[in-house]
Amino acid sequence: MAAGPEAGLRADARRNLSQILVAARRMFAEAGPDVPMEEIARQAGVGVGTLYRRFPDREALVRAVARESLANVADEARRAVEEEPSAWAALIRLVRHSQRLQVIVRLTLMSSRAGEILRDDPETQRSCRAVLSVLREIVCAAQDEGTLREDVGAGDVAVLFSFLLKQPPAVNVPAASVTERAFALMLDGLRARPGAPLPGRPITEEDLDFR
Amino acid sequence: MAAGPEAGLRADARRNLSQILVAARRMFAEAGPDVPMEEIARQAGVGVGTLYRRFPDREALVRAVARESLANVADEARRAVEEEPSAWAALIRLVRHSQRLQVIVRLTLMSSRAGEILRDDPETQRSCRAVLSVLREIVCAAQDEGTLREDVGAGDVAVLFSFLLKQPPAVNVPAASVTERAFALMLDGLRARPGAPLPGRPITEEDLDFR
Amino acid sequence: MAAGPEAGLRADARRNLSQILVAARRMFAEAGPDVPMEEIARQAGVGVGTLYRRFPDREALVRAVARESLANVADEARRAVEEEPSAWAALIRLVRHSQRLQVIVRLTLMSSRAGEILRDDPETQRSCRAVLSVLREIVCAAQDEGTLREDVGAGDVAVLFSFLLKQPPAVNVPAASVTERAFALMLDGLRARPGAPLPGRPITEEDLDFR
Amino acid sequence: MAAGPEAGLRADARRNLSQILVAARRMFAEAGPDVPMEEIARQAGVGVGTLYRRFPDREALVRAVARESLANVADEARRAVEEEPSAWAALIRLVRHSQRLQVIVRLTLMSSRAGEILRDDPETQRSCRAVLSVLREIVCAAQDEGTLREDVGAGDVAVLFSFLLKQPPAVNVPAASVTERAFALMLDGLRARPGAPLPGRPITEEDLDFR
DNA sequence: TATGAATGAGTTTTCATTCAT
DNA sequence: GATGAATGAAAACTCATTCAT
Repeated sequence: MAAGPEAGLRADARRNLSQILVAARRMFAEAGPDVPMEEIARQAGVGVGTLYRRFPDREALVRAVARESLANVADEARRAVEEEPSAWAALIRLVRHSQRLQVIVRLTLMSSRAGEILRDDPETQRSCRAVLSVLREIVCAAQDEGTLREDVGAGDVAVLFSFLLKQPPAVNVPAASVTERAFALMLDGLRARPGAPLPGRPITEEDLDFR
Repeated sequence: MAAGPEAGLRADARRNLSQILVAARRMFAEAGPDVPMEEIARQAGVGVGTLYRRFPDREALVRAVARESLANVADEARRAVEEEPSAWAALIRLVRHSQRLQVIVRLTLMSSRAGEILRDDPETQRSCRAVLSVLREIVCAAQDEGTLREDVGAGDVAVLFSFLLKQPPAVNVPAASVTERAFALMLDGLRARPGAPLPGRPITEEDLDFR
Repeated sequence: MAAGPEAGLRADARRNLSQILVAARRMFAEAGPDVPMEEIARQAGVGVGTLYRRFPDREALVRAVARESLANVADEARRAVEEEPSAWAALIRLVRHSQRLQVIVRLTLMSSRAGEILRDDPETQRSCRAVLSVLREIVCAAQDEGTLREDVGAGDVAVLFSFLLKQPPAVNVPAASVTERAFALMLDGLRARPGAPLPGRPITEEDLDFR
Repeated sequence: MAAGPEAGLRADARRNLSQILVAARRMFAEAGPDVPMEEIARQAGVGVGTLYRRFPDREALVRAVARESLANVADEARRAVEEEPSAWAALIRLVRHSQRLQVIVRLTLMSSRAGEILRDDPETQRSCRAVLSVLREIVCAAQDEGTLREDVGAGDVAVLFSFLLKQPPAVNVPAASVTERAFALMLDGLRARPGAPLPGRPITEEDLDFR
């Protein structure tokens, strides 16, 4: 009975379910994890009742969005490893394409309650670990190929880019450009080059409780 | 003789006022700009009425906290320039000591409404420009002394560190250490060293609408 | 087919809506336009939430009550014209039966804010003009038939009776009798009879901004 | 010890007291009996504390304003009787000059609570009876001189003009003109002239509980 | 005595969640 | 199953009244 939650639903019910998730993802990203449930329902084109039939409360919806996004990210990470010519390239692609990851990062950032919800969800943790595990592969491979500095762990990389994925400040320059330059600066900081080592010890993927 | 808002208040009133600001600063940082006003009042040890007597609504309180914090940061920045032996050291000190800046960064980050409130406040803008102006001095001086890469502007630096000041992810390692390492990585990214230039053009302090 | 606001509501919802309006009309008349919304909801036998679902704020409720009352008065006025044998009789009937008009007169009288709300509502203005238009017909007809003095306009009549509709003083005599006698005195004042003309010029229905 | 309440006060205290009464009278007339106490205090140029020292609560202030106004009206009424050449002229003068009376009429009209306060105040009742007593004199004299119709009592006259003193509707014509014409119409209704008698029996001054 | 600061109860309004249709 | 109506608890804000200075 491992069948996904949408198994055995009528066609319209299944459609509703996915519309709700899409709407929730978008609204969470745009307006934070406190958007009125009615707003999400409206955007999804369903009544609140339907939303609540699928997700008993807001937490369940937050969890579902996070799970779905993380699964998506894990896939993307694996594909990046397979398809990119170098680990460094895979790392760049992973960060650059992780819009789903952004949703989660911002979700947990905009409300500490959302953070707790996800931290307490076993499945989210599992998916998270899966993503981090791929990240570690990439990190190790990049260090082996000599592009990534030796004194960082997967945890360091995750933390650094989690900052990048947060909401950028509002400026008069296209947001894309701002993020792109900050990204490049961070990459330069990660590059293997002579210089002073970082303070403390590398942060591994196991040091990350979550995220 | 701008005579701050607390001028001419009775001793106890002045104390309450400052307690309110302290409590608000803390609660905003901990729980975001939507913490119940009653909660802030309770933490400050006063009744809601007292809170509202001083700050007619939440926006006024948000503004007051931001103004106070920015003024503090501007002072700190100037002191850093004067007292540190190099521009690079001043930059490091500025970022490392800017806990007041964190409050604002997080405030504006956790609710887009808070961002708007501050963006629309002339005094906040002024203070903000003051801080950025000092930052530009530091940036130019650091480039002159050869420590900071040439292809960045004060805006780039501000953006990069504004990311750093956002809430760090919850991990099993002391938060200080996590932030410290991310900070070091960013600094390495900013250091003047041979390598590929950044995409686009430098972001100046004038490109920053605010923050 | 303007399809009133209650169209397409579930049976129970429609009932609630009308109970709310009834309760609001009564409470506004009894206690003025500032009665607690909860009180109105309680009288209507619904929760506050239901009240707010139908009327987003107090103003909306005030408007709704006024609109409904004015529409009712306009109907009554037209019926009076059709059914009464003389214009004079129609005038008497209109004033005597206009309990709905009382609601509005008192509403606007008891709080200047309520007055502004209604003055700013296009639909209220429209209905108001409709009523005044019928009144003008009656006034002209009554002057033609020689019962109403020639030196008054529809505005004068409206003003005079708007005073009458205001809250009468509390006395030891049945309120009906008090009002009845005051009404008779006003009618005698309006009757066509030899005597000195009124000061100034007739007030027309167009002179009345509203009410 | 019948000495008025302001006896034995320091000069400044006495001045404060009268300023408070002036401000209260004006604010009650302008904004109704629910104006914030602080607003009244501000207008009077004193702190709330001072206001509360003189008047333990809002009711006391309402009573004081009413008493003072009624006393003033009683004086004015007596003067009108003495100085005017005819009872009819005295009646006109009384109504036309009774701005103090307006305050009370509107006060009691804008909030049923204010009405109760005054109805329950013995001194207000006494002053009220005094005014009505003079009014009865005027009415009787006017009937004797043949200017006022015979089928009305002092109560009828008081009721009729109490309507007039209420807030007039907002119109595009100068308020003075509106009121003036309505007043003239009422006077014409009261004039001794052949015609049908009023329904019921005359309302005497004793029928008026108050006002 | 005067002042205005502090308090907290009362109101308005919003929204998560439940439930009748 | 879907819908949206109803509910009530929670949060913002106001103001009468009390009290410390």
